[in-house]
Amino acid sequence: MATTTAGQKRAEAKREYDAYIAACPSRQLLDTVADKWVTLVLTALADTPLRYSELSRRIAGVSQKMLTQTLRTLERDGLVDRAVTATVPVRVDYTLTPLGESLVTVMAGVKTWAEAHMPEVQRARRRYDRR
Amino acid sequence: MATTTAGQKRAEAKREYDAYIAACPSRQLLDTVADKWVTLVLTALADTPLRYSELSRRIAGVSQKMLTQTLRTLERDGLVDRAVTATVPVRVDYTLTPLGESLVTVMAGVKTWAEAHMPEVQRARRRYDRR
DNA sequence: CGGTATCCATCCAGATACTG
DNA sequence: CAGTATCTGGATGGATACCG
Repeated sequence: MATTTAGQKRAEAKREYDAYIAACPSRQLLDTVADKWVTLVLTALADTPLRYSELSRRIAGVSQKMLTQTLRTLERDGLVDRAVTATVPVRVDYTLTPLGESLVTVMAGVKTWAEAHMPEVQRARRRYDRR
Repeated sequence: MATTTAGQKRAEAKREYDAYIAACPSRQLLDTVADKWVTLVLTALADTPLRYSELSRRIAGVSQKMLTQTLRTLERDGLVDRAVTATVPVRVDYTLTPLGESLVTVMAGVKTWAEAHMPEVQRARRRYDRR
């Protein structure tokens, strides 16, 4: 029988909406930016270009895997530039691209909002948890 | 023996940095906002207050679990107001708080950046993937 | 109507080991 | 120095069933 369960209907609607969501630019930006290591790497590079080892020291606590993965993503997205110097041992420098810099600028705006309003959010949380 | 492995050192550094990261307001904002359903619910409520059932229809594809979970989080963070009318059957209305509205405003700014620059990011991705 | 409660598959971050 | 390869446990989201 061609019975359609609620789950199937939702699953179908989900596919449609996932496509809609995936197409939303702000959603895509979130996917790239809303990551712990991404924000840290971007912030670290905001001041000055850094080598791989400098980044891993500056962002203490990051594993090689995560640092490399993050840098690859940022490079792929055109936010970070990767320059290899074929010395022995190898030297790799990471720089913010103009696009990357413009993103860091926007993130600063978000940070401003957060600094202004997060205390309020935290008060709301405490209030909610106390009830 | 008191040998300290690289993993242990990194784990320790991680704890310190996690605390640092957790204390960063913009990081905390990201934790609350960088969520698929959060953005959708906030956007849906930007225009007008909605009932639970209206939200679940408007954000097709969301499961009850995720919708409820998202709304609870938003309520806890003071971004959304939940009003129960004790009729039979029950009626629950969700409204953006002033704080929630100000967040939606900021998100609009991010959206603007995304709309302006995501095409560039996508070109960068295609370029990278083609190499 | 507006939820809980529960179970389950899946994805992903982190740890470890190895390499050009 | 700057990675790659591989494994695993814990969190996360979805499906389903039930409730005031």
